[in-house]
Amino acid sequence: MSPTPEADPEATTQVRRGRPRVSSRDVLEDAACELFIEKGYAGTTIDHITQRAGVSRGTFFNYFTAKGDVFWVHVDDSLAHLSAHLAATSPEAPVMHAISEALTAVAQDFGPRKVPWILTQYPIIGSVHELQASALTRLISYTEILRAFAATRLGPAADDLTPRLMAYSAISALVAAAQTWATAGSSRGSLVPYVESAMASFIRGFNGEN
Amino acid sequence: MSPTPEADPEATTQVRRGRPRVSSRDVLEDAACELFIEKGYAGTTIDHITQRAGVSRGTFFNYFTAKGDVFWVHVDDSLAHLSAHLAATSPEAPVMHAISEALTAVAQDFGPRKVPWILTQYPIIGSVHELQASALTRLISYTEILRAFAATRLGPAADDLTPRLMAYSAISALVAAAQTWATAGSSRGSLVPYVESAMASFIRGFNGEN
DNA sequence: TATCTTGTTGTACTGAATATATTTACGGAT
DNA sequence: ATCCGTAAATATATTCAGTACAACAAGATA
Repeated sequence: MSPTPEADPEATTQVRRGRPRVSSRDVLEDAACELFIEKGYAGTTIDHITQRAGVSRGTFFNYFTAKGDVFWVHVDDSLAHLSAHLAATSPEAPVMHAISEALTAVAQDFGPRKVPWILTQYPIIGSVHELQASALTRLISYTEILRAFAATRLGPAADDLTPRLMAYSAISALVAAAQTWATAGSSRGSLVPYVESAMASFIRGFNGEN
Repeated sequence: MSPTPEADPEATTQVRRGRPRVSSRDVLEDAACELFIEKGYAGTTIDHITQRAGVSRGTFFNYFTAKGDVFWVHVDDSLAHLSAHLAATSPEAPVMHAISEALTAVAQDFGPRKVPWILTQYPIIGSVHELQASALTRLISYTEILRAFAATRLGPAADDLTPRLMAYSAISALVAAAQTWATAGSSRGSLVPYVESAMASFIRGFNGEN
């Protein structure tokens, strides 16, 4: 599954017409992250980023739709895989197990070194307006995919609440796992066992004695 | 619980010094909601709101820290109750049951008529940047209260994941319930049974055959 | 060469949010 | 009545994210 040739507009080696790109998401991401470390997120303007990257301000918005998007490059990539994994699950498997497996598969993309920067800098999400917006965008994207999946699997007879509940809880588990994983420091391994653990205590329910 | 005299800086009848308020959150909220209906959220500027309310632009930011806050007045009020309800639960009750009861109690504040406007207009959250930010602010506030509660209840021996998981799942249930409730239209009664149902299928777990 | 396609640039603009100094309106004390 | 402290309201200026659009640059194609 690793080297799947994607429909990614950047990665394709198909014949490109028109003026060749002089920049890329990666270039801008690198420049931005450098500056975020140096001057903080709020202290870094888009002008700073594009100046460091050596392009004009407008170019930034050719690659990102908002300043906060820089943090979510890898997450957005993984999001593209989610639908594929869901579609690949066997139709007989219980919904939550299918979801759990798909999320686990997605978690494979994140190794011990490949921590989304945003998770290690998590506290700033709570204080910076634009980051909150960008974060919720991703939450909604993820949950909507899962909710639609659950809704179709459960069929039209199901109520409105259950698919929502399944989707939201699964994302809860994913986020909780990711945060715990990120704060684990250098001792963290893959994200996968964290997600598996979270999803398990979930499917099992909180009936326990805690 | 209805007419609890709060520590609300507006509702207090304690002797006020200095220039008396000429506006209020409610006045601005009303003006804003009128305009949102007339011209849509994005089509309404803060200048419009304050002009209709008959105050200056700066006054808006005396009552709200951001444009999107207008939608969350009641939600923020209810948030103040949450901590109180949590503290009032018996220390022997299982954590998730305590949380469930507290959230149910908070849900009492929302009758069939008192639907946060934001929920009936939900689709726009997904498309308007500032609203996403304001929404996640509330999510974080709620979850952080629950997480801290769960963490102290479970004691220092507990891991990092479990309190997060409990808090996030509970909020998942609350949000899923609130959305289903809001979309139920005129047939909706109180929010409470929705929350109870959601929290139940949660504590029970998703082990079922779905 | 002419044309089409696509990336990049420059310019102008809207509007949210911040900062700050100033003014207004009240209660309380002298 | 007059001053004083407090808090609300106002006026003004600035920063910066995000949008819109026209013009230009650089390649492929024919």
